[in-house]
Amino acid sequence: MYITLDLESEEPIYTQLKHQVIAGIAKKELSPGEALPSVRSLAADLGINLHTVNKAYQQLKQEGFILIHRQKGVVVNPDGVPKADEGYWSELTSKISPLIAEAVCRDVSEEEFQKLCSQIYAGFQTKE
Amino acid sequence: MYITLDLESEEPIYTQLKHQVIAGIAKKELSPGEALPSVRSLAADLGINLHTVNKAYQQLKQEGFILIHRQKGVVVNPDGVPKADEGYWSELTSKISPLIAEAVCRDVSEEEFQKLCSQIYAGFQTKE
DNA sequence: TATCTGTTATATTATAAATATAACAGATGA
DNA sequence: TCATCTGTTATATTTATAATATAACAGATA
Repeated sequence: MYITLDLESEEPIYTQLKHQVIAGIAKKELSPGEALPSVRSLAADLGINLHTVNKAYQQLKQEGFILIHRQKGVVVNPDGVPKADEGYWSELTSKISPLIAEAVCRDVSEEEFQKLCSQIYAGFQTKE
Repeated sequence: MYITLDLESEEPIYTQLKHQVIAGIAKKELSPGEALPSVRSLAADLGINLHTVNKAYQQLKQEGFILIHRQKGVVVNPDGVPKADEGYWSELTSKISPLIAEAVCRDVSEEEFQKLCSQIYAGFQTKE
């Protein structure tokens, strides 16, 4: 599981970390039960602060992607990520709606939009 | 064009403003050439600061949604919003990818995802 | 000339992001 | 037993962004 950061990006570091772990799970590069680096070692590897990693891990835990055992360490949720519930759908709608509004303004057809989503979907479901 | 703000939201006020103007254009509630309230009057109406409105307007101008005439005021771009270009597609991909990654983790099928997008698309394209 | 535009400048407050140390408690292995 | 590894908590500081508060300027208009 390689993690790369863009320190110039406007996207906060802890958010980049979260997204890459989630992408890793989606791509099956990370399996249920698989261990993740400790907050200290990952922070050292990436050259960032322990608390930045901890913030990302805490949120991933809160959202059900990982489990944190106080003395054992961090593992990908062995039971798998919790299925989509009402709260999830609601949040997803809030996040996608502005993107679709802009797409409509720019004359992007529903077919073109879905084609892009389909390509991204394929990129995650393919092994590797 | 009614604008409502959620001051409790984590989404910055200027971002909420931007999204609502873009949604208004997508829904045809705002037509090309139509005037928008001045920075001062909109700020007063919403009970927020002039600069917060100005920040939203400046970014909307930068992205081609509106034009600002120094003494005339603010209008929806009379030539329509610029079509999707390479930069747009690139940014859209960056924004959607994390959402699709999480969807895959939560066992949301591509069909379910596209169904949601389709519903949101319909909400914008329908006259209302 | 008073009033309306957007614009610019400066300063301040509040919050979030990131870092810097330090310490604690439980588990593990030498 | 002891050093070492875990996550966790606490405190403080720095940096950046968001939002506000005034103030002033320049051009257009009625």
